[in-house]
Amino acid sequence: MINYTDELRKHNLKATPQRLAISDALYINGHMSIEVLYELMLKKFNSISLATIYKNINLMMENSFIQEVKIPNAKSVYELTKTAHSHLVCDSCGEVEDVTIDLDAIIDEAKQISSFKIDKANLVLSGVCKNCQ
Amino acid sequence: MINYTDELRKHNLKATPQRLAISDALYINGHMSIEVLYELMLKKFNSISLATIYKNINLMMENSFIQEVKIPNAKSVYELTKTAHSHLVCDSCGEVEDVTIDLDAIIDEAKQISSFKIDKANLVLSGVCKNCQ
DNA sequence: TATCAAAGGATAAAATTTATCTTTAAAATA
DNA sequence: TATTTTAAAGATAAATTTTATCCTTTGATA
Ligand SMILES: [Mn+2]
Ligand SMILES: [Mn+2]
Ligand SMILES: [Zn+2]
Ligand SMILES: [Zn+2]
Repeated sequence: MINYTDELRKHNLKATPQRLAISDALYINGHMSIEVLYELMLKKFNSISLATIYKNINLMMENSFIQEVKIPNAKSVYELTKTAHSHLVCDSCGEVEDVTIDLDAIIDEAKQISSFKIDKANLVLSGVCKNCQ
Repeated sequence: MINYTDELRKHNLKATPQRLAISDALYINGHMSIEVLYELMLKKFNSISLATIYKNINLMMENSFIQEVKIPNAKSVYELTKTAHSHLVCDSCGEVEDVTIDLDAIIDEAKQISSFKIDKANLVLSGVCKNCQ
């Protein structure tokens, strides 16, 4: 169990018990929806407000401490910010997994065939995970 | 202005005036949010219900007549279903543009370094469009 | 330890999406 | 073409999701 006090402060976020617990939960579970995160936090803080979850998720996103992952046909999940990576989603069980793929070639190609100045790539691959196969 | 009567029927959707107008709007504008689509439809049908927009968007998605495009830090947009392609989004003005890039190599790579069976790839590239540069 | 801005909890309000019910109309059929 | 049937439209209520407000509590700083 990592202590996220310093990491939160680096992002200009006060290290409250609720935020430390959210950080831990994301560290342990990887990717979580608002709903699931709230359920989990309720076990630790029996009177935590859903508004606290939303306020923290929004603030943590603004300060780049966490990031949202939008998934086709499913609710968004959130994760601790880390080096750029793509995602694998299981259409059967909803499991979300990280996968690191170099997208530079793709980005270069897009730059050439479009007039955009591109700086970010967001890739979500859908399929069936090992367990569900 | 294309007539979408047959196309709608092929997808088991009755060709109502509202649906033909939605189809036209998507054909002309490419990608539209619920909100913008509703505003536009109100100009054509001064008493169209927002529920009609939602019901049609949902049904058209179920029948694969249209598809949702989830965009980072923005509301979803919808488009007529066409051959698989990726998207460019302008961080400045929100413009969404199609771009066709072959993702097979990427998918193969992901297959090798993961235990997933992958069948779809969803790529959204963010940057700045020509106009906003 | 005292101070203060920020965060938490409770809850209201707003925004978004879905459900229900009645009327209307598209499409199939006679 | 007229009739029949079934699905869709419109109106609106309800549910769900997200944000705002207000007061209390607490983390960070000195
Ligand atoms: Mn991830
Ligand atoms: Mn498109
Ligand atoms: Zn699975
Ligand atoms: Zn632009």
